[in-house]
Amino acid sequence: MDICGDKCINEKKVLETLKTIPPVESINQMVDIFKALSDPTRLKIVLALLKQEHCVCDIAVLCNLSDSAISHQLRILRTMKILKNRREGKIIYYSIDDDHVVSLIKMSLDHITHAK
Amino acid sequence: MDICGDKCINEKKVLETLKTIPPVESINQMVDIFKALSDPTRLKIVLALLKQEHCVCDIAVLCNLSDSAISHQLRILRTMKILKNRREGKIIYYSIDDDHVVSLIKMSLDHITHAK
DNA sequence: ATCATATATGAACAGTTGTTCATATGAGGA
DNA sequence: TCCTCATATGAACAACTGTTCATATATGAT
Repeated sequence: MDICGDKCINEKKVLETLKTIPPVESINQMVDIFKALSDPTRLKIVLALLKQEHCVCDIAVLCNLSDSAISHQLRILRTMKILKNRREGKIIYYSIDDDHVVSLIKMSLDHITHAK
Repeated sequence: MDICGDKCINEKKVLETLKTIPPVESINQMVDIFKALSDPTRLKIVLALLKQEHCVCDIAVLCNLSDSAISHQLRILRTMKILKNRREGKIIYYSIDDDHVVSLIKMSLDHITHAK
């Protein structure tokens, strides 16, 4: 039957589903992407850079946060290769370096605006 | 010029970008979705339910975690309306209730498998 | 060189998160 | 009714996260 068996597991169903679940490494990679976007500051940074590149201090103004706080978050996003940067004198410009993340963000924006 | 001005901000660029950034509430909604998917246990649960509905104890087996831990995570996903449940006697079956989240997950899976 | 400015970094701290453990609820069977 | 099983819940705790503050680095200007 479909009811959890002996030890409260339906072995057949569990094994069936188990086959379809991606390997741990894949799950962790997905988690890392979602985690990067699951902080309002980081998401706002990426949303801002969707429009155009910006220097650190401009991003700080856009996010209403200290340069330092922004710098920490930029490092996270850069380490994940979601952002890249270029130097122009003293100033460092950040921009988006990952199209996949852009599509994820656009899709999630679509979803919340065209509520189901 | 394009270099950060007086107080290290390029006002024109900042205002330009500011116009394109979604309102705080939208950003928070997006963050909530991404946050829901940014834990390996929760993501694995949703990935499993992509295949078929499962009872709590089966999900616990699939995730190698205690019934209690799973129950806590299921509550989070149910509260967010990502999952729904139905009772059949003593057993409660969980399944997916949010197509948007499904598309986000599928898209992120695509991205990590077809690496850029 | 010296100084000011833009960005980066490390330590510290508060707030949050996920799991465990103990216990509660709620349904079916004896 | 009493017991068992499936699930839910609250408290506690360790681990993690994001910001601040102080300080460091690096570039350009004087």
